[in-house]
Amino acid sequence: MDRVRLIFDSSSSRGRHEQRMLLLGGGGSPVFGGARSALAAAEGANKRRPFFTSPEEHLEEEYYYDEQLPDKKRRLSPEQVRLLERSFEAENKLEPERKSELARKLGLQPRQVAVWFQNRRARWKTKQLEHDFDRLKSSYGSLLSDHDSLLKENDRLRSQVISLTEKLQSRTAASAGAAGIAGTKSDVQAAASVADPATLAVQTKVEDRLSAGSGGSAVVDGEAAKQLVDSSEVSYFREGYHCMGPVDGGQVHSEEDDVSDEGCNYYSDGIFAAEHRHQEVVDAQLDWWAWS
DNA sequence: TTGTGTTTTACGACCTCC
DNA sequence: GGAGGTCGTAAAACACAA
Repeated sequence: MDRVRLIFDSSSSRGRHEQRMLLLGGGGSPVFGGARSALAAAEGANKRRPFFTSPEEHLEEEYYYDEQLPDKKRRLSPEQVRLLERSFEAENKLEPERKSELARKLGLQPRQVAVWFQNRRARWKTKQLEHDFDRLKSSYGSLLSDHDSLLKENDRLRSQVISLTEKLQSRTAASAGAAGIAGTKSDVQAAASVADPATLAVQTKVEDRLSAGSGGSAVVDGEAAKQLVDSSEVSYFREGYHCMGPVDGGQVHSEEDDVSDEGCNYYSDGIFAAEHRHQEVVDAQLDWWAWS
């Protein structure tokens, strides 16, 4: 029997539709021939064997062609795959010369080499995507934990600011009381300005931290905030957070100053409520001084 | 042995480049 | 318009648990 085997040739780029069978000579050179023994080949279809063994191997297989099912796929031999992998590592695109050269070396159709490279590139891309996904996932994880610890630190500092501000207010009230009960609101504020320098230093520090990076100082109350949110397509207000201007010597600017959220400090619900209560106490106190 | 999930080979459709 | 690329998919080959 001739040392030939059945393969498919669809090597012409657009001629893939019109598959035609080739008879491949034992040495690997393609020889045109008829669709030889397709039926006979079908009889041996249950036996598993690699489609393209190495040229040396298929020289040894006398019975090979009678067993082939023409439309069966066959895996490439490990040696063929090894060479293809080496070639792919060197360059993952295939120029026509290299394709022909590889095909000749491996005893494959150029079309098979091209298909192998296409599939190999697809596998490489999938691996690359998995790799990128893993990297992004771990990077996201560490960013998230950084973000959480920053939020905690932020809350801690804000609590500290509130507590220090309250202390300052009580000292201010004590100083004003010593100055005389008939003082006015501006007297109280003046008294505050001559408060204990150490206290003022602390106050200045925390105010600096609070207002760092903020250009304006606006309080947006619940209704104003709602209007702002409603009037813009995209809300920049984070749910559960409130915009407050920086604490300004116990004073908080009114919403008329600036209705944009530029310069806002965002406070969580708890901090916002505490600060809001605190501001009410301060205002009531000042009113009491003014009217009494 | 068989059922099932994964990998590999191959192709068609479509796109881009020259 | 041809050549060669990607993408999605079919089907054979293969691995492996039950």
